This record gives sequence, structure tokens and C-alpha cells, in this order.
Amino acid sequence: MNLIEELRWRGMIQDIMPGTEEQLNKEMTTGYIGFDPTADSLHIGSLVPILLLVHFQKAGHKPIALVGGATGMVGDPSGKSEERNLLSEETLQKNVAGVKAQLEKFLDFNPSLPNAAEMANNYDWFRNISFIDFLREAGKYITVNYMMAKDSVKKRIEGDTGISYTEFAYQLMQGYDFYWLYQHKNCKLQMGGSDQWGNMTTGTELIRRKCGGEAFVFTNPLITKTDGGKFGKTESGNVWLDAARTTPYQFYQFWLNASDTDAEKWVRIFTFLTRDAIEILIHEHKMNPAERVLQKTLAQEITIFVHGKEEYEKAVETTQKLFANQNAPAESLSIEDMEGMEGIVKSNFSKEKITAGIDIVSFLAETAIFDSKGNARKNIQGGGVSINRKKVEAADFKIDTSLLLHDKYILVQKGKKNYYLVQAI
RNA sequence: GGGCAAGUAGCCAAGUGGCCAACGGCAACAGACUGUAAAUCUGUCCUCUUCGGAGUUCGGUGGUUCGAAUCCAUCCUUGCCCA
Repeated sequence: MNLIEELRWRGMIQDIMPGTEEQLNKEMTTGYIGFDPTADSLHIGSLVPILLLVHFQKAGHKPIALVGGATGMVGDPSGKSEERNLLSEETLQKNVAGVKAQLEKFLDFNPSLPNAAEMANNYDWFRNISFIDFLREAGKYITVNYMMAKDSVKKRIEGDTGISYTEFAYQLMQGYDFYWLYQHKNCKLQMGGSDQWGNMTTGTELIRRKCGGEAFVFTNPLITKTDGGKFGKTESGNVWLDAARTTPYQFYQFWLNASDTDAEKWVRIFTFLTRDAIEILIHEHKMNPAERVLQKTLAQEITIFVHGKEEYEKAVETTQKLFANQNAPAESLSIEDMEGMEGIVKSNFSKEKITAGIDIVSFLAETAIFDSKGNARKNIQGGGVSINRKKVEAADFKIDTSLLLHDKYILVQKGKKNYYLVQAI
């Protein structure tokens, strides 16, 4: 099975330019994907392009991960209905550094490899190019008519917000990136999300018109959830790849909570398991869906890929303590269990106040488990709060020392799945 | 510079003097049911609250009025057309 066949079967190819497959079969090809430094960490939406690069390298080709230090200063209009605010230069530099550090973890940069991965930042070549040079070297080769025909631009022109010249020029910058990499790195392929198709083809067009070269692109479908929700969003916002923002436990839980239909699609995209292995898994899952082997495998593979085996094991351990025996009283958890829970939200609370006795509403607000008393009260009334695994029945419930587990901890649950460990000090 | 239209909560989008913290939809959170699924039903969803309320909102500012998201003036932003 060649790379393209493999990716097709995994559902990772949306559109592909004719001739791409032949090119990849013919020789070791250099290909790149651009990442926008819109934050100082990537989130799981970027995992698909990352995995594409990994597959690409595994198939013997040479991947380049490009961070858009220059394009990030301009803003991509694709998929955006409105003009965005520009990021400040400092933020951008911080973001570029963060994103770069993350990307470096996933690819093999070992210089002794013929297809060692490379890192690039388009700021490096845009920094020294003057506006006039750019107009003469890039702008001259692409007509406005061509640029306006792009979906991302057309939508904005037909819509009621318009598009600034700056964002309009974005595709030309991205096109120029491709051209630059083609010239300097012999890069003949660009991959990316399907919303990038327009920007990517501007690049192949520029390469063709400027130097008669042939370059290729293909895109991956954007990940969606079957229930229509946004992929990668949870109660607390984005699911990030940075462990400081989203703990490995939370990360693991995100995947574990995937719906059956999503898991079936995602296991092919987000794991490197073989086709046979996946088919067996799916079959197994259908025989006994309650076991959730599919979700567990998916969560395992991707958590190990992103955070490593050790963090994965801690996440599973925490998960087992909290979920394996949900009806067991919280008192059955040993002190080691409590202390070893990695990844759930922990906070401290004054022991004196507990000794004195405090009402549940104030307690929840003061530990920041809820952002206000009103909010805490509403959730209690809705039956959404448990203390030490017992549902809090009324808002006048009192917290006192009798609730302390091992004289030290209180286990709070918001809903069924969100655990908080409060330590009395 | 001229003409026309628009700016409402995270998003979309009603409301066009009091019945407006503002219809509805999406997203989100919680409950029931389950498998830490999905679908469905229910509750919450500007802020705070002693759950009785209180406070701050409908691009900004001033005004008219007992009373304004709604009327007037002015400014800002955006789109379309003309120059």
C-alpha cells in the first residue's frame, strides 16, 4: 500500500491534485505543511496535519514543518467571515517559539537520515523582501481575477463584511512560501486542511508561471463531530497539546469520551494502527460496545503519541481510581490513591474554615470550582454536584471535618466526569 | 466627498416607545436514561445574590420622555452604489 492509498483508506485525504501520487511513487519528495502561530500552543485541530507529516516521513519522504511567522502577521481569511485583529509582534514571536517547540517533538530531525525533517519559518525569507520586490516577484504572476475566484475570498467579497487588502494578499504570501521552498528546498508538495486548498493552489500556480515547475498539493478533511459540535472543544475550552494547558489526564479523557461513530472514524486518523488491527477493533467494539475498546485504544494511542507512555499510564491510573468502581464509597480510596491522582484539578482550602463548618455554596465558590455562588447553587439544585461521591441534595449542605478523607482531602465532582480534589491545609 | 443600508448576549438572529435581561436557533454546562457513548426529554446559559431580588447591557456619546434596544442629534465602524 503506498502512502496515498494508505491515507485515503484512513480518510485523511479530501482533495488531491492529479499527478501527486505518481510524483510520490517516483522519488523521495519533499513536502511541507504550514502552521499558524495564532497561540503559543497547538491544539488538537493541528494533530491531523502533524500526523500527515509523520506518515509522510514514515513513507520515506522528507517533511518540512513551516511556522507562519510572517503570514501570521497578516491573517488568513480562509474560513473566517470577518477581518481579524492583528497579533502584536511580541505575541507572535512567543507563539512561533511555542509552536516550533511542539512540532519538533513529533518528527525525526536526525540529520543522518536522507529524509530528515526540517523546520522553517517564513519570516526568514519575508523579513528581507521589500514591498516592491514582492509586487514584482510574486504579484506580477498572479492575476487579481484568479485570486478573487478563490472561495475564501469570494465568500468575503459576496458577504457583508468585505476583505482588507492585507487579508486578500494572504494567499499570495502563502503561494510565495511554496515557491520559495520549491526553489531552495526542492519542495514539490504542500499538504494542509481542506480550507487551505485555495491558498495552496496559488502556490503551484506561482511555481508554474514563474519557473515552469510542477508542484502538487493535497488536503485532509477537517475533523467534525457527528453531533454537529466543534471538534476539540470542551467545557474548559480548546484541547491543547501543551500539558500545562490541558493535562494528559484531561487529554486522555477527551478521546475516551468520543462517541461510537466518531471513534470509528478517528481511530483511523489518529492512530498508526494497521488496517487489519483497526478492523478487528471495530468488530470487537460492535460485539460489546459497553467495553468501549475503540475509545480506549484511540485514547491510548494518541495520548502516547502526544504525551508519552509515562503520562499515558498516569492518566489511565487516575481514570481507574475515579471511574472503575464508581459506586464504591470515596472512603475506600487510599491516601496513596488520592495523592497519586495526576491531572485532575487540585486546590487547597483552609482547614480552619472546614473545622468551623462552611456551607457548600461558599465552599464551592471559594475553591474556584464554580465561578460564583449563584452558579454553584444552580448546579446543586440541578443535581450536578457530588461530595465524596455522594450527590449533594440541598444547597444548605454543610462542609465539616467529618467529610475529610484521611483527615485531608475532599473529593468534589461537578457532573459525573469533572473531578476536583480539595486539600485542607 | 454624495446616496443607501447595517451594527443586539460566545455565534446566528428576532424585537422597532412600557408586557425587555430582550423570541428563536446553534454551541456550551448539568440532570434523567445509558456504556464516562449516540439519540431523546428536562433544567441552566450578562454579572452578583442572603434566591426575595439587585446591578450593568442592545456600536459610542449626548438628548427627548414619567419611561428608550426602540424616537432625535452627533460621532465611530462595516457593506453596497455613485464621484
